[in-house]
Amino acid sequence: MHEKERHRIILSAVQEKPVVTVAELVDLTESSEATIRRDIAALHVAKRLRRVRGGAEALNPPQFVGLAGRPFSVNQTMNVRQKQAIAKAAVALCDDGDSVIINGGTTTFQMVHHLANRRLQIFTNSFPIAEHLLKHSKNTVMLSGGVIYREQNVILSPFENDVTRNFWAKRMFMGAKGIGPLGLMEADPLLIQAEQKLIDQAEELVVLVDSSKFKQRSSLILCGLKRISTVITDSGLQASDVRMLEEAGVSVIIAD
Amino acid sequence: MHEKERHRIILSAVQEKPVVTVAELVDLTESSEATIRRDIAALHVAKRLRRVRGGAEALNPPQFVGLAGRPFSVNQTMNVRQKQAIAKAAVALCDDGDSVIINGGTTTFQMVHHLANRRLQIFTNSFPIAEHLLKHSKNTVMLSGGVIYREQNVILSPFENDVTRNFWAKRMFMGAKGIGPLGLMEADPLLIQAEQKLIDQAEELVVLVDSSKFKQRSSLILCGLKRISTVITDSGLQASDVRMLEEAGVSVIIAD
DNA sequence: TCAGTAACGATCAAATTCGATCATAAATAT
DNA sequence: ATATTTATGATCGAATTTGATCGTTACTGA
Repeated sequence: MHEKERHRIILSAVQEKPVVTVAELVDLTESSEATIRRDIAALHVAKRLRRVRGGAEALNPPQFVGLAGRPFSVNQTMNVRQKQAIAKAAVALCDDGDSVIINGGTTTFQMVHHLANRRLQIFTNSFPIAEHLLKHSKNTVMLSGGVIYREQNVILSPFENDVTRNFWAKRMFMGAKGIGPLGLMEADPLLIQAEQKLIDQAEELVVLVDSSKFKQRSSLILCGLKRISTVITDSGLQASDVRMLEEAGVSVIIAD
Repeated sequence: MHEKERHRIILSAVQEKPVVTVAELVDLTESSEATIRRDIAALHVAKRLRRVRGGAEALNPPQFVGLAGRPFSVNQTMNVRQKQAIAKAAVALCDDGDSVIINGGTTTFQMVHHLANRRLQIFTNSFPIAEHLLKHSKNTVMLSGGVIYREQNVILSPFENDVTRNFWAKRMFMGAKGIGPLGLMEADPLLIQAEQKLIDQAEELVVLVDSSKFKQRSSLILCGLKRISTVITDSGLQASDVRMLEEAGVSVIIAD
């Protein structure tokens, strides 16, 4: 077996488990301990993994970051103030007893704080949102089923016939990567899938985008502007953007 | 067991209840008290947990009043040792890469600590189990969709055609309120519903019941003994109970 | 207050893992 | 074909980790 092959096997194995031992890698590659140690040392200086006594561990998650923790910390770097104002305006649209869909995302996550004292029927595909609402509110929480994708923080079923189709709501709230004349745009194909599953299950579609999103473009178009009922944004957007939205029949809410 | 693996198990266990004792961690990791103390000391200076006399506690105790708090912790005060041994034996049945179903329950919840270093495909209807596995393991986690019932800690869809039907596993693990000649028994109709949804989606049915469950009777019969492949229990059960199970073709595992 | 008990820390022997060295095998150059 | 470089495997002493023992310290309940 060649050096590169072993390295690929080692890097693959190290992703599978928190820690791989030298002995396991010896079995896997059918080479000697000495070789494995040399490989680990080489991959360590190449910063492809971390060398620990007894074996090696993956570089990226030395410790798992809590699921619900991430949306918060990410937001601290972005424009939190606008997002919170937008989220507040979004919750203000709801009355107790309403059925709503909240799509996963960093902006929509901000809604949970304002939902703490409300009693709604909330359907979401976001594990962190569900977790937070369960622990800190009395809302009825419904969750879509499927695989939990850690990176995107979203639950997605690969099947058409899931519980999503049986839920209907007055409003659906969602964020987006960008918004423009062509409609709503998203960067991650997985998120597109998740959003398209939900988008037809609500009467009104409410989009939460801070004004920076009007400059963003992305490769995947989720839906046209006509499908959107309301856009909630902040005061930083251009007059031309407002015109674009209103011409498409979208009502605009400025949250400050 | 490697140092990092122990650390993961310790950090996993410390999340579950206010304080884990050294003895519990010795059981969980199969290492000595000295090692556990050294580990706790190391994790303490690394600020991953707080060291207290007798064991360790989580750094952030305020989280516990949430979802998993009340119904779980009440049950968890009884027969912890047996439950942990049973859960350990259950996980020992699994190989990395297996697809398994874990039904919600206090005994099955104990499996999560032993799954911290594994890499399985896990389908569950329990929010706390999914949450814990997401935060403290690298397993692929799949969740059933539907309403989250806080008291029973279970996710249940009122519809027949949900994602559950599209998942199949080699084994399903579940607890029960009682077990007797008539089969498995449960007290809560909601739990019966949730369990019946899953029970046909696995080849083998593995039941985790400590020996006190053989004296329990309840009003709702979930399934007959014939459906059960394996029962994992502790040494406290009667010889007649073993006979009853084996006559029904159930293999019995005693965990101690 | 004073046993009695449980938890702790220090110490040491056993087991594991590591790193250096050298011999051998394979690849490449001459 | 031969020489030279490079990679691999084996060996062995050093370093680290682990588990057991035991004396000390901290809690608990009379």
